[in-house]
Amino acid sequence: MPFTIATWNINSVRLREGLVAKLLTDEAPDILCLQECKAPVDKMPLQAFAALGYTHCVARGQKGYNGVAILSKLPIEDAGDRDFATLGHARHVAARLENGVTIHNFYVPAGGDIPDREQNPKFGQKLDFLTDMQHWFAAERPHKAILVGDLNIAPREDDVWSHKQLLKIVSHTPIEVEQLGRTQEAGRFVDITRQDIPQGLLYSWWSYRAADWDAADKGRRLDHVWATPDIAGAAHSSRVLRDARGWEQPSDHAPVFATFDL
DNA sequence: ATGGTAGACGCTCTA
Repeated sequence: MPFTIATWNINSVRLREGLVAKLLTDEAPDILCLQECKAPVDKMPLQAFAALGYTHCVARGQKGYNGVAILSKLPIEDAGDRDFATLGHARHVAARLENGVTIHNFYVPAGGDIPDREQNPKFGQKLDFLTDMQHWFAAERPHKAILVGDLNIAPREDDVWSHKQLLKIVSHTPIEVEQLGRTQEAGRFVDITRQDIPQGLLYSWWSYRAADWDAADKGRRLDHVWATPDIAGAAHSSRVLRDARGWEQPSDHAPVFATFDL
């Protein structure tokens, strides 16, 4: 049975409850993974989403920052969470579908502004988070798994508006790109978005600080959909819903979609 | 080289 999954950094699920409802109504993915909910689970408006048919949910939250949720029209069971890099942050949660597919929803730390762990501990935490992911996936040997989320790294030259100008900008530095590659390899994950859209500039995030984000189009592909090789061949129809970046009072991220025929 | 915007929380941090 085919299902569509979407991932979206929502930047406050309470403030943007209406935008989530719009996405669920207009696009109707079977599963929506949210990051940066910025609320404890009991403050997330999950009843409103249940009323739209998303009656299944697993989530992890905290006051003010981080927070991840998996909303689903299909039955899911809670498959746990991990505190990567021991930050005590709600940045990961997993769910299992009845067909045995495990979904990992990640919010990787942004890493601050300076790409040097001596000058900027947050950058070190980002690298450590990825190293922990590598160790875990290397031990876990995931199968029938989908990993989505805001990984806060744009790995390819055509994942950013200017490769050259972003080489020293956190999210596109060589050390981060290398770390993300190692993380992908540790779980043998296939980049589903680029499997479907192999060529050309592709972004999922545009800064709030641009005067005209659409005209400037200085984006980055920070949001990803990966899958293990045993199900990667079932994936198709990947897309970024760029329109959502232009909605009223938007998130700075656009949702990324993929469909799996499983 | 700099500063620009946004959200939560509470007078500052994170992105």
